[in-house]
Amino acid sequence: MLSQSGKYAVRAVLYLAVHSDETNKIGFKKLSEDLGAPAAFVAKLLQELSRKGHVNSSKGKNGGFYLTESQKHKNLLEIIIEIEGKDKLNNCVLDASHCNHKHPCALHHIAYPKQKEFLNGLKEKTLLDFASEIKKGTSFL
Amino acid sequence: MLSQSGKYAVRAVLYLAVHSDETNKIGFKKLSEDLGAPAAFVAKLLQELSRKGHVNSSKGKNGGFYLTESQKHKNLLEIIIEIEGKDKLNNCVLDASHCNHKHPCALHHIAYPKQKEFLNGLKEKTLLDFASEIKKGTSFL
DNA sequence: CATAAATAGGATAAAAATGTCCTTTTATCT
DNA sequence: AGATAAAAGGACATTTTTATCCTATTTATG
Repeated sequence: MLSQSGKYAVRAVLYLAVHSDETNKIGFKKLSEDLGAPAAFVAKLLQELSRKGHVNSSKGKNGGFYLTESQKHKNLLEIIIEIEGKDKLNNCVLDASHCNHKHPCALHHIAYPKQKEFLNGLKEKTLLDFASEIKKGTSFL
Repeated sequence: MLSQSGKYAVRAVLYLAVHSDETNKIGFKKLSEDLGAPAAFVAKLLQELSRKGHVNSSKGKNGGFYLTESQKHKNLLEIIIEIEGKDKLNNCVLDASHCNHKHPCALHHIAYPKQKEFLNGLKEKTLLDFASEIKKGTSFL
């Protein structure tokens, strides 16, 4: 479902949702170490998300990555789409040609609803929602 | 969710469930052409499934791949597991360490149930079930 | 202004997944 | 027995994904 990049990206962004704000910037080294993820690789992902406006960054001393309040109010799906690409996420499980509700592939009825529900779940919660669960300790990264 | 190999494997096996039996063997060339899949690559997958006993094959003139009745009564999940590996299928969406129901990753509650339901859907239907839908024309490959 | 600390970005490496080609083996048919 | 047609399998090629390294740029601070 999610590529390795997608997984790192989600965890990195949620990490920032939990630990960062305008006055608490976080370097990619600390972040990636805490996540147990390859630092340079995660740095690239954060750069990309920064270019696309999902994450903020500032260079120079005391710089780092962080999320603004408005960024924390976005949903996770947007970030995942940025990394994975919209197509790939909505694709037919079998890559059958022209698979859709009217012309369903053999697994469509089994797979598509679940896939959709998962994506909707990601769309319905903000980064803050996830962050507060993590802070409460009811889920983790 | 499924790798390209997994997708080809599912489609190939269902193709055999629809079109083959002990007296109607099918060559990998025809099969892969009908599916629009790379012939040599699909051949490898069929060989693997044949070694593992999910598919039958016979060499020599008039040989080919086919499913026995008992093979057609198995469920799709077994075949997918063979190709994808059990681990990968049950893995945490985020690859978070030790993610489970008691110690859930941030996406566990959103992702895991859907994932499980999908896999159960695959387990509950036999290849024959899928094949008959395809024959009826209510789904396709 | 110099220095240090941070991200940005380019180039490259390594690994994994996907795909192709060619030879060997096996079975069937004439 | 020989010809033919099929899968089996090994080797290799290509592409994509993942990962690392090095330099440039930016910024705060002493």
